[in-house]
Amino acid sequence: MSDSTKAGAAGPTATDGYSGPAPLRTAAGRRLPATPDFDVATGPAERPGQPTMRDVAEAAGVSLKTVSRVVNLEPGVRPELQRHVEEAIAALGFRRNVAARSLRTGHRIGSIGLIVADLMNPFYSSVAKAVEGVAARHGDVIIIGSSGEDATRERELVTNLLHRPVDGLIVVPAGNDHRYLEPERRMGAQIVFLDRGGGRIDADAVVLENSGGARLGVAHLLRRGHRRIGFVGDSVGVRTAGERLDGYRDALAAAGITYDPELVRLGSPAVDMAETATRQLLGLDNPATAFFAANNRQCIGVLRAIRSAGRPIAVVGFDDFELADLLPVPVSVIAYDPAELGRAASELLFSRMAGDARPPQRIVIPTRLIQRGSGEIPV
Amino acid sequence: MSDSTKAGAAGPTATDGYSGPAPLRTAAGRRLPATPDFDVATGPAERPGQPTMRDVAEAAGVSLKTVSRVVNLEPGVRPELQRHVEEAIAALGFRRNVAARSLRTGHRIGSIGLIVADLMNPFYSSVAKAVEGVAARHGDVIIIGSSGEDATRERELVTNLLHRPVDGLIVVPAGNDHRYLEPERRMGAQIVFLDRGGGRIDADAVVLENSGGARLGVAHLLRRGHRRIGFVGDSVGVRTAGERLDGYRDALAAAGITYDPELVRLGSPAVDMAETATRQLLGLDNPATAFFAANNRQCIGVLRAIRSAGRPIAVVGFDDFELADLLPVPVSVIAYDPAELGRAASELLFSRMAGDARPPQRIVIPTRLIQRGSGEIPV
DNA sequence: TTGTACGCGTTATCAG
DNA sequence: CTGATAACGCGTACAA
Repeated sequence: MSDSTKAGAAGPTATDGYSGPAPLRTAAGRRLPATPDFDVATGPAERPGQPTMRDVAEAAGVSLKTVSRVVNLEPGVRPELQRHVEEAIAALGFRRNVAARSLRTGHRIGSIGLIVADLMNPFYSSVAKAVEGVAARHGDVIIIGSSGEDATRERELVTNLLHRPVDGLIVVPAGNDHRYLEPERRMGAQIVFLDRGGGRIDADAVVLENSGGARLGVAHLLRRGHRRIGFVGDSVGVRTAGERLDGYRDALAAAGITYDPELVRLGSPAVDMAETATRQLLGLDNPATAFFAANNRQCIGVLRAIRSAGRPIAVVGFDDFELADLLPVPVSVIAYDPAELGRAASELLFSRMAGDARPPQRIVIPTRLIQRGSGEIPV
Repeated sequence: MSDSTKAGAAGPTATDGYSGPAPLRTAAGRRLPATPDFDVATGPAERPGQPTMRDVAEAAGVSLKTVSRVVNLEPGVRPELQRHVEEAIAALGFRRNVAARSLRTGHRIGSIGLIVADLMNPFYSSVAKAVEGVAARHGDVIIIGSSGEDATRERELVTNLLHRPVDGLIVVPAGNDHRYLEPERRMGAQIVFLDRGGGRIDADAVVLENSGGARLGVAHLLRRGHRRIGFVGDSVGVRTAGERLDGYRDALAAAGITYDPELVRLGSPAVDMAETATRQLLGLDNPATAFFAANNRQCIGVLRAIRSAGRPIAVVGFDDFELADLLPVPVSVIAYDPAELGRAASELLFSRMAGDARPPQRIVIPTRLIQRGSGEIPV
């Protein structure tokens, strides 16, 4: 195996800024000798190159423009020439280079970007699938990136994608300040936020009915007599967690119960962290008798923790999940259609890209309570 | 809302062939009147346009090439000019257009394609996350498409992506004949198959130890005394299902048990279909006492079906899943690391793109049995 | 009906 | 050190 195999594996991740030189081929100093970077045996994937329209023109014995006409189904080509061109196209396996095309026309390049927090979270994969479906109906493809809830990475990805370019962007915001997008938007970038609104920016957003949903779930537990309800939530700073916590507080207030911060554990984005947080709440002097989990990750964590509690614990989770009804105690949840989030966002985006210039929209996807058993356990 | 909003929503999905004119803007006949397609109020996202290097040059009072030098960190620019250029870049919010760049250099464009069967299946989202991780380490992004196990759609996507262009492609093949890729590969396209090898083509592939894994799982059931083991599998034609069925037959043969086709239900790609199939096997005169589910979809279906069986049924599934250990009877599975599949495939792809010209590789990811209880239920 | 010349935003060559 | 100028693959005026 040639050592050239590892070329390019080194450089740091693409930076922000205006993007330095791509660290694509070899280490920096290597360009000095005029000899090629790769030995002959394993050349740098030396593309015999896609055939170009010029190649086709040559093969068909016509001018470049004639090929262009055939490719673009423009009228006014003698049938005979048309045949020649089509044969040459087939023989050479020619296909138009989309990037070059859109460079010239200024038209859309046919791809939209989607930035989520974590591709593996079923919530985001549902969203991604829906977005991809809408894009496919428009003949577009999607470029996906994961921010991992890191604001810096989000910004890196956003600028990276915008300048490939993509025609539009759907972003699950990780940061809380998106003023950096203002110039991009002025320059025509189309951006729709998903799941959470953008921070300090007036832009399109498709979100869930977070506080209302949480209020519903917590009220359900309250009706069963629970007075010590634990709240296990995402990272502090993830706004959906904050809104769901608001719903929790609202429900408590409506029931005349004093909010006890001791029962609230934000900062548990991962399953194992939520599990730990839950154990702590179960170990309090005056322990929780019920839990509200702020999303599907935390819900799994809560379920893992209460398994060994030795007593039945009521649970309501935000986000439905596939096996919720097959668990020993079927899990009650605040449900909604994640695909609807993705569809709404991408349809709004395509509308924008087609020229829709209405003021920024805020679309709210409704949530509802599904009772399955776990939330019905009384104190 | 302007009617122009729906423009472009009509045309058929991108075709195969050499791609006709993009059905991007309006319905076919509409170009006749020389008037613009959009009313003024909601023009077609008229990009004030990203600033170009030319704009920067003008603003900084230097030549285009000097800007290029600064952007690409080439040496030999007077510090003062460098400052001017950098200020202009910042002021205008300039970023290099990646597509135009790669057009000129012929270098990589920095994106790889990933085609899976269904983004929402946790198996594929794990793979996607791993691929994205490797790509990000190389500064690349991924373009994702779902074939829905449809060979035609797969081919559409493959050609669409290859000619955007992307630098390389990871494909979970839906079809069984990939000779159409030969010309693309001769022209330099780098393609790695994932989960299943390509059909009638000698190309890189990263796959699972399918038959071996299935044999392990079925042998485990046999050791518990089961003689009537149902097999619930994916669509006929999905090769992994076939290989896993081979493992099932091997295990039976090794135990001296005659293969009974009545117990085998392929053609159940979706959860509900697998559930139905399972019910049928439970309703036989001589019913199944245990099940082997060929992947995570079928496993969920089997679990739903046996819930109401009224008697304990042994189950082993191919693919681990998140809640397998929390179910009433924890589910035994044939497990492996889906991320490892994605990592191996993308690393091989990047190696190829860097010039690795070894003969086609076939990488096999090992599988192992995890005993949790469901497979341990005796007859 | 067909072809020429130019431009899209970038990089490379080669003078100055 | 700096800057014209050509070129990448394609589409569009504007001839011919």
